[in-house]
Amino acid sequence: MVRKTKEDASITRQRIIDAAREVFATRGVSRTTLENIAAQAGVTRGAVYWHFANKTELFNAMREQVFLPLLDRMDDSLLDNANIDPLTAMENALKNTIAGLESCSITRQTYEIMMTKCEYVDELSVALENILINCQSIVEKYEVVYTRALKQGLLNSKQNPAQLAMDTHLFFSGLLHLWVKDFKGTQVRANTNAIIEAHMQLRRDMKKS
Amino acid sequence: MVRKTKEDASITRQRIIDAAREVFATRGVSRTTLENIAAQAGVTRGAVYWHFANKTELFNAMREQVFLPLLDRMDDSLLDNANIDPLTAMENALKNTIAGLESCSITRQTYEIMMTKCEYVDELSVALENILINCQSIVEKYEVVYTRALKQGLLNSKQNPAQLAMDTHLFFSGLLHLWVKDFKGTQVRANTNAIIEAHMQLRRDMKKS
DNA sequence: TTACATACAAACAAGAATGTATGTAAACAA
DNA sequence: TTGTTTACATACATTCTTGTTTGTATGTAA
Repeated sequence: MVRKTKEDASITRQRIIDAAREVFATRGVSRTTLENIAAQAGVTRGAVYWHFANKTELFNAMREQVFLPLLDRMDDSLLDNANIDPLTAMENALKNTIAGLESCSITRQTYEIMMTKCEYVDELSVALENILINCQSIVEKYEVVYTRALKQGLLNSKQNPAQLAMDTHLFFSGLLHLWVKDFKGTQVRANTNAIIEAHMQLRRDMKKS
Repeated sequence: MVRKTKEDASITRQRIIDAAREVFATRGVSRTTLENIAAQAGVTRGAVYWHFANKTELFNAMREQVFLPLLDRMDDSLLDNANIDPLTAMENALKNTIAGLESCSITRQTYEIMMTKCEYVDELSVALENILINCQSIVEKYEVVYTRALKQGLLNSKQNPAQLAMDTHLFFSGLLHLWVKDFKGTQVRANTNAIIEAHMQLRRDMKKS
């Protein structure tokens, strides 16, 4: 009955994380009991307590599994393609992020939990601080892209890259929120790409292209 | 000891709502017990249960007290001043909303609770649906303003008002979120007005003014 | 003045969730 | 092969919270 290989144990651990994400997404973090998670994972609370000290550590493990690799991919699609023009690269990066939400239920659920299914108090407020730090680095990356675009004469306005970067960040942050929250609605999900294109088009120099 | 005037009772009721907001903001909705709220209000749980059926009803009462009048004020500052140019009116409306957050702790706390201190599941998911409905009507109002601006030849780009409205809505939604979450940080709170001005400046026709 | 409703306080009962302690079978090392 | 550790399951004690019930003093209407 009892599995003991290290491999088996890590499988169990992952199943607990997956189960936590599922239950968090449906019942919210606070109302989720470790018994709920254990049942969803097909184990008992003993197994959960063996792998994680408490619900908070399990929550953090779940979160990091999605958000740590997310930043790296952002880097790739934003900065690493020097052959394409910067504004199009950014446009694609934004679109790809949304596409990732559509295609991957794990990412989708995690976003949903972080945005509408958890309360950032006490221990969980650390997660919010991390998010803010990530935001800052994202804005900096946007700024790099806009600086490139400026040097290439692709920008429409006289605004500096920092302002454009902040505006894009707030726009996309709002878009992510509305995308996640309006899961049933037709407000954004149907035409996310058009919204992103419109946002970028505001920045492009009309005289070119 | 026991107060009984209707006036006294309504005062008690309001004090319970105020207490709930305070405790919700510090402990989060889920971790807040009715005992916490009662203690903060200087009453016992008996009083809370007399005025509200449960925590959910109290939460909704707290929320509606701030958000119902908020929409009306948005109407006023956005649409009711036909003597000023539409884009400036919108810029002022956005700035005023932020100023309202800065000056009124009740509004600030309520936003904080709705954004980071509650979980939208079961009964509370109704609140999220309400928010989305409000969003839709806000976008429509933005569109009206941009349509006016277009007719007056104030707009820079060839984009239609609907696209501009959605872009502004997402921008401002992101701004509100970051403003609320980054309470300690210098990311946005210090220069919110400049961010708003930059956003609006992107839309203005450069050839004029 | 009486009678009833109001506006709470205080006590009670019950379940639910947590953390811990203990049990245990299999893996693994010696 | 045996001892030890791993990877859990099970049982237990405790605390917290909720909803309800009961008690009661005061306002209010007739």
